[in-house]
Amino acid sequence: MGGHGRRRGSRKGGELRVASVVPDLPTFAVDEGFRYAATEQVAIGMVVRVPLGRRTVRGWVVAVEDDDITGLKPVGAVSSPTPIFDRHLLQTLRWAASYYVAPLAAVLPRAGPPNLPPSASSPPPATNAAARARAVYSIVGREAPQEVADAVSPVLEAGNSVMVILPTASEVAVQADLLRGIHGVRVLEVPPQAPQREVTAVWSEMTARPGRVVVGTHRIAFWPVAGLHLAVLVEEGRRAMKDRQTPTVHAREVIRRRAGVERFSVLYVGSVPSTSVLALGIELRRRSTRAWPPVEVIDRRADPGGFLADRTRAAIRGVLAKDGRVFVFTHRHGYAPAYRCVACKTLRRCPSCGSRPEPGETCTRCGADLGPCTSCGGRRFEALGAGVGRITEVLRQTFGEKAGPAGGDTPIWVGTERDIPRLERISLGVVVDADGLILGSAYNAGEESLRVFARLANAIPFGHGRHLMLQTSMPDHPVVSALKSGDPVPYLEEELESRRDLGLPPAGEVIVLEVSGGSKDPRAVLQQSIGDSATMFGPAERGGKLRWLIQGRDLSRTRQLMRGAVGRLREGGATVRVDVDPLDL
DNA sequence: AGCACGCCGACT
DNA sequence: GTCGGCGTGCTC
Repeated sequence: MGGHGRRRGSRKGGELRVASVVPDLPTFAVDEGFRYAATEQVAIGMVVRVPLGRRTVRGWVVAVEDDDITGLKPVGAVSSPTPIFDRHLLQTLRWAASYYVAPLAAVLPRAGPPNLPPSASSPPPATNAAARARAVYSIVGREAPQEVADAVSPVLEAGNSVMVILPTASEVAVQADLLRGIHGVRVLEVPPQAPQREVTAVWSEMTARPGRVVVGTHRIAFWPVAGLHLAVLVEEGRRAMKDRQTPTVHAREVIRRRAGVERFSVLYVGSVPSTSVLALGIELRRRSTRAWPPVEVIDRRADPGGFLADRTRAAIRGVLAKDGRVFVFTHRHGYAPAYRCVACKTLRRCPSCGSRPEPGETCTRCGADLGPCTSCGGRRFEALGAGVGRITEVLRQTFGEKAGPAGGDTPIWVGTERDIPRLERISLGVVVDADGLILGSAYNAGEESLRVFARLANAIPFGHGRHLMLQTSMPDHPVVSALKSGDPVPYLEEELESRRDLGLPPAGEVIVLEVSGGSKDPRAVLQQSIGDSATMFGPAERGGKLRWLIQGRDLSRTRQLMRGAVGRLREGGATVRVDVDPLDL
């Protein structure tokens, strides 16, 4: 707070104060806020009730100034005298609304707790300017929680605060436990599944006093923190760092913006930085020569037939003989998602947009006809990889009842990415079909697969011959080479270069727009408003939804135009999802 | 989101 | 003639 509220002219008893209030309505039409006559106690960031039409709605105070109140209705009750944002944080909130093509009213409440904040017992905090605002990425493996703890301590000792954001609830719990062992009650944990009143209590404690470390998931990215000097993001490249519903806010981008405005430092921690981090030129710091334990590559070309190579089978037997546990990783439940030409073994791709299609004859991304194999003209395709069910079945042919789902009593666990956090006391990891993940349909499949395999390698204890075996038909693929070397950076730099050539994120911008229902024809509305401000692919139809892909070097003008189009479609009763910087296409 | 306004078909 | 369907647009 502070700094604003210069007085203009005379005032008597605060009657000349005008508050700009954004009503809690899901529409772009009120983004500018409405002006109301206010009393002296009304300040920026407060939650108030304001008359609107013939009812009263919740609203957020975005500005207060001394001005003529003639013709203005008065602000009603103050619902929360504790402000949930100051003008610095509001700057980031406004940026998010415009960047993610969302009404401001959809973004503002993210600064606050789930319930109304209780009245502050102490004065609202100022966001202190840090001495130096720096950004560093520390490439680490299993020692990430300790790396975070090492960075937190000096900031707390200086009486300032830290915000730590991790991808999932279980990682939040582990990190919070470690920090509590060192700093006790100064650690404020925000378990995402906690009751609203508990989360609200943490929020107000954190805003009231500096010298704390708040640990939570991306939902805390907009929270105001008293005396914030450092934000730590663990595994910023993971999907969980981004909201899936509109507005599809990414924690990394919010923290980056806030760091610039509020002047605090950012520490990124993880084993595989995103290409976005590389594109931003953030300083990379290595803690050791490898970011994950050694990976053994099994060349499937030399050993055809079946799901498991002889060497893999023998390694599993060896572990079972010593009463160890094996984790067999496969990339999807259910059906194999990738197809290749039976004749020439080329992966099937959409001839129009290059996406790897799902079963069917039309592309789910752009709607084009898939047609025959682009390389040899073949018309028959076979499934690549296999799901958990299929792999378990095959393993049982060799190992009988020893194979079962991850987390069960069997010595062989079969599972997917979602089982990685639960891996304990595993002696050997096996990736059945690395190619299915590496050659995924998304433009960033290679980067994503490297991240998953690195996480998997880090989840298996290191030493005593225990390791990860990775089966592939592409032992020279850059992702596989990176896995062997233990260093993700050369591959990521190469990947960033090719994204630049193709105009794909993070070098170019992509927005996905999904529309279902409504009385207006979305094709016409979009064509008319967005027109040729960007390249549009689509619509692809899927499950009654129309889906467009909007691509360009700079979509800032398109974003502006989209607000109108999205507003009009929603007025017509349509459900519209806007995904800015989608993580999977 | 409400709520009014306005333009059409149906009804005491 | 008036009631009410919902498509359209505004709310300081």
